[in-house]
Amino acid sequence: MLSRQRIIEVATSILDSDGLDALSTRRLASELGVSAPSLYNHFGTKEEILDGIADQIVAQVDLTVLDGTDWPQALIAWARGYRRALAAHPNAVPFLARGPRLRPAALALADAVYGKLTEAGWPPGYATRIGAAMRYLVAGSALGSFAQGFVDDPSVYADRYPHLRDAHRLREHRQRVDDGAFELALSTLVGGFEALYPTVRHT
Amino acid sequence: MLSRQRIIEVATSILDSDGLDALSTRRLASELGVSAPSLYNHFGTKEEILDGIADQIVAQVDLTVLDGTDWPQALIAWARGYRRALAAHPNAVPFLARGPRLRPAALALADAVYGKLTEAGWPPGYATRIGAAMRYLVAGSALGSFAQGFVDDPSVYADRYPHLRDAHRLREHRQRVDDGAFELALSTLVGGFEALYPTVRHT
DNA sequence: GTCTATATGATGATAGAC
DNA sequence: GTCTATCATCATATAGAC
Repeated sequence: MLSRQRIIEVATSILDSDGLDALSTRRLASELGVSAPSLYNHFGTKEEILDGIADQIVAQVDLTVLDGTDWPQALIAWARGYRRALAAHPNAVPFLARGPRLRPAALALADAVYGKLTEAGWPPGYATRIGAAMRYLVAGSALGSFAQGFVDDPSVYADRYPHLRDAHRLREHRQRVDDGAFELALSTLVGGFEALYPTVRHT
Repeated sequence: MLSRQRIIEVATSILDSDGLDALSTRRLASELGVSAPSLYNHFGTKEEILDGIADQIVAQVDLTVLDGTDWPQALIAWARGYRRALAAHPNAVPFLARGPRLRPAALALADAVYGKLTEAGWPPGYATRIGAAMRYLVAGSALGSFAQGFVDDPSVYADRYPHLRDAHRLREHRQRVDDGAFELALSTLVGGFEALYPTVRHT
C-alpha cells in the first residue's frame, strides 16, 4: 500500500545514497515494490515529490529551541539543529537553498528566527541580514565536507602546493575538522552580533 | 574549429543560463556548430568537461590580493573575490563545493589562503578551520539568493507567518540584501578572528 | 489503487567513413 | 578532426484494463 509518506521516505533514502540523478520514478517505484505509474496516484509530477522531500527535511528542524532563552543562545541552538537536519541530506541542499518559496516548513523556519530576532530588539534590516548570514553558513557547511574534498595521496601536494603538505590527513579527521570549522564560525558570528547589539537595538 | 577552451566557454554559458540538466552533449555541440561526437576528440567523457568548467571558474579568483597586506585585509579581499567568482555561476556551486580534489586552480586557492594564515602565525588547526569557515560562507552565499527565495505575493505570508509580513519586498532589494548579509557576516567573522588572534598566535 | 502496455523523446557514448 | 548513423538506455507521463 502506497502513501505520500512512504514515497517521500524511500525517495529521500535514494537521494541520500545515490544523488538526485539516481532518483528516477522507475527506481523509486521499484524500491517501493510497485510499478512507476502507481506513483502518479499520489503525486501529480516528480517535482511535487521533490517538494515533499524538501519540506520534510526542513520540518525536522526543532524550532522550539528558540523559546525560553535569550536570542544569542537561541540562535546557536537553532543553527546547530538546522545544520544537523541539512547535513543529513547533503544532496538535497542545492534544492533547499533555493529558498522557502511556498513550502510550509521552510516558511515556518524563516518566520520563527526572524520573529525571535525582531522581538529581541533587532531592527528589521539587521534581523533579515542575520537570518541570511546564518543560512549561508548552514547551507555552505551542509553542502559537502570541506575535509573530504582533499585527496588521500600525499604526492599530489608535494612540490606544487607546499602549504598543503599535510592536507591528505584531513580525510581521517573529516568530522572533527568540519564540526570544528562550523562551531568556530558559529561562535564567532554570534559573539560578533552580541557586540553589535547594544549599538543598534531599538525597543 | 573546436578547442578545449571554446568548449568550456560555451558549456559554462549553458550551465549558467539553463542549469546542469540542460548541459547535454547534444545541446553543447549544437551551440558550437558541430555534432555531438566531435566533443570526444577533445574530452574523454562529459565528466572531464565539467571538471574543466569548475577549474576555469576557480581560476578566476585573484589570489594576488593575499600579498602585500596583513592577514585580515587579505582574507576579506580574497573572500570577496572568491564569492564574486562563484556567484557568477551559482549552478556550478554544488559541483565546486565537493572540494579541490585534483583540480589545479582549486588546489592553488586552498594552498594560498592556508599559507597566508600559517605564515601570519595562525596554528595549522586554526588555519584549516578558518579556511573551511570562509568556504562555507562563500559557497552558501553563492549557492542562491536568500532574498529571491521568498514569494512576491503578500497574501502568502499574512495570517500564517506573521513575522514575514514584509518578506514579499525582499525580492525588490535582492542584491542589497544578499550583499549586505555577506558583508555583515564577513566583517563579523574576520573581526572575531582578529580578537582571537593574540591568544593563539605562535611565532 | 495498482497494474500492463506504450507514447515520446532525451541521454552519453561508439564505429567507421571521409 | 569531423562527420553520419546508431546503440543501448534512460526518462516522465498517459490510457485503459482489472
